[in-house]
Amino acid sequence: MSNQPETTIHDIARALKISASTVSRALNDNPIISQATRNKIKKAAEEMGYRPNVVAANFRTKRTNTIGVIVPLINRHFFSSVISGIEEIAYEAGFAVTISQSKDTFEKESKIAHTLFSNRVDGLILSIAMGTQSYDHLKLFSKRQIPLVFFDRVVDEIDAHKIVADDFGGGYKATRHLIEQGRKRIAMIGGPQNLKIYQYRQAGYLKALEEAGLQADESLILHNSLTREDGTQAIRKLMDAANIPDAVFCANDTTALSAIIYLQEKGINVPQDIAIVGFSNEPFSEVVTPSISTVKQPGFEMGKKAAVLLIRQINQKEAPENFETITMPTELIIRNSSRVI
Amino acid sequence: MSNQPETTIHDIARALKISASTVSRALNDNPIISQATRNKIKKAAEEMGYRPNVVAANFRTKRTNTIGVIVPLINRHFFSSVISGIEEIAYEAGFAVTISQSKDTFEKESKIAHTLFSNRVDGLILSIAMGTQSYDHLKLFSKRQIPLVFFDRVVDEIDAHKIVADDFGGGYKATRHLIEQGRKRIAMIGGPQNLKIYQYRQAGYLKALEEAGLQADESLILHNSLTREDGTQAIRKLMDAANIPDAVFCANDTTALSAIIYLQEKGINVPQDIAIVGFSNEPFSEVVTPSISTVKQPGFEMGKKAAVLLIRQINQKEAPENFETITMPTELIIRNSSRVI
DNA sequence: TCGATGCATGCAATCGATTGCACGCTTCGG
DNA sequence: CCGAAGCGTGCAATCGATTGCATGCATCGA
Repeated sequence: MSNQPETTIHDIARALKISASTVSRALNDNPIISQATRNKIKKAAEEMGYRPNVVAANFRTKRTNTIGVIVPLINRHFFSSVISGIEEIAYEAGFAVTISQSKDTFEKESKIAHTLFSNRVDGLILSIAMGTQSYDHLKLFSKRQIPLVFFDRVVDEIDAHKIVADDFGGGYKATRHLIEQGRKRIAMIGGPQNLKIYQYRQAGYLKALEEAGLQADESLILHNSLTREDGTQAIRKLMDAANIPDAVFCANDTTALSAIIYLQEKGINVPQDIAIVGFSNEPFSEVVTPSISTVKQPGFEMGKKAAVLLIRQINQKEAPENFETITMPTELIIRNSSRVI
Repeated sequence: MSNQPETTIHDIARALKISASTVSRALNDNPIISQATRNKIKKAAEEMGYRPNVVAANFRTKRTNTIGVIVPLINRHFFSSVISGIEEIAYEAGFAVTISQSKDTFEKESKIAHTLFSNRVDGLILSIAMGTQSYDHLKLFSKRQIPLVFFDRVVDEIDAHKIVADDFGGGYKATRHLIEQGRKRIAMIGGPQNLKIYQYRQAGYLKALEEAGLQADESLILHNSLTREDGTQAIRKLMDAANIPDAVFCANDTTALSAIIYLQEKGINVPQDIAIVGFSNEPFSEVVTPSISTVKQPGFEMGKKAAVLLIRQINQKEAPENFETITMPTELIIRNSSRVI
């Protein structure tokens, strides 16, 4: 159990009485080294328990084969799905993935970005924090030509590939579904408007109303941070007003849940009296009573897509001519919170 | 946007007409350098946009300030909570965290372990895959004195700190609670018995029965992989038997949910007719109807604890005399699926 | 006034792998 | 028989930061 010294290519070279360069080339399967020599070297490496010092190689080659990922919270179903997708692609392509959470604060996000930069990650995938308004920490990357891919919460000010879910379409489909159920006064519990995903969800909602010839009513549109408590407050406010809604489209499932629980406590029937649709297809949405109609975002696929784009960019070195914004389809899942049987 | 060359300590040294060693020391706040010089250097570094090349430093110092984490699946609430805890502590201590998922296969786990090793992570935290039976890939680490901490699914054969939840106590408390509710025929839907966590949950169940003078009934104890379908099959089997139970303790919340849904479909009242207790406190367990009584495992705290122990070991270099197995308390959360009001 | 002391800084080696270029040997055509 | 060509290998520099040891300078007491 003693601390054995590392075996290096020099040790192998010495043992075989050849040069370290030959060993290095052989281990990298460089065809310039004869097959016989290559085999001999690999055998010796194996026997001597050689493990390449990747750090040394990274240092020399200026590549780390590592992708950095920053998400607001690891511990949230959508984000952990995205991470899972990233990890899957990255692993196949021989990249390690370093994951950090910004806890939705600008300070931490910025610090993490600097750390990842200093660690020379080959690329960065991120969804920005709610509080992030300045982007110097990201410009670092573009300045040094380090590929960057945004997902979900993207930033207009920076040129990069962006993977988003079709939030507009999701909001539209959800609202339209409510309209088709005969609802006329459809409220919306929306998210912070500095994040585009929430703008789009709301825009979809408004579009569906307009198409149906329904007047949008400012008093029915609320904004908050979409926590459990925010949702409860919002639904209370809606119900305390003069003219109560007959449906609520919530920008996430958490607030949809708050609404359902609050309404049930008040003895108001969901969906009979008020229909509810959420957003994100959180695992719980399927199993609560009533099950929550919601809009599914393909998190896993978004992660895969982001990783594919990033790795392609890393490998082709040149910055692409133009950056794409890829919109992944969202799917309305109709469940009992909005379906009157 | 041109690819600016990196600023190195040598550039700073040249600009200030001092040596690179002084720059290095100043930037590391080495008190041997006078305060005046330190300030001057830091100012210059700032102005020149200096970003340390951490890879070079890692190479030289043989430390990467990186912790590797291997979990079966990122995308599961318990594991993502643990990761979140690890990340929190690691971040504070200046460590990056590299996360990979084994997808519960030995092959991937082994490959990841080798990759992390070659990347010279300073330590490893892992929960082994269901399929892992051989441990050579982990012995690599112990041989090179690289600290290792297991959590949840631990390995007896390897000496290391281990963080586990009190599965025995959880099983015991859950069962005892059911007994206190007056239940006499308490079934158990258990998990794969090659994993110790499931052995312990069952042992706790048996212990509680025994203490209460209740005879354990083999026909009431089932084992499977605890998926949604497994749970449905299990509860069906229990209900189709001659002598049906009046309570079921499930080794996870997923099967508890299956049971509740199945029973509701059959018009059987939960908890009146049959009381249900699950395990893990999945987010959905609180919000389904009836809400599921369950045993909470402190995932986040387990992650924090694992990270603390690992980092301590990394910093003190010497392998500890003896390794601890830390059992984190589990907490019974009584909800409506088992509480007859 | 001189040597001792101590503080601040510089020199140079080092970590392990990679890689451009040079070199030596063999083979082959003219 | 000689030179060119080609193949396989080795030499040595390099990446950027760190660090043990040496050195220079100033201060101070005797």
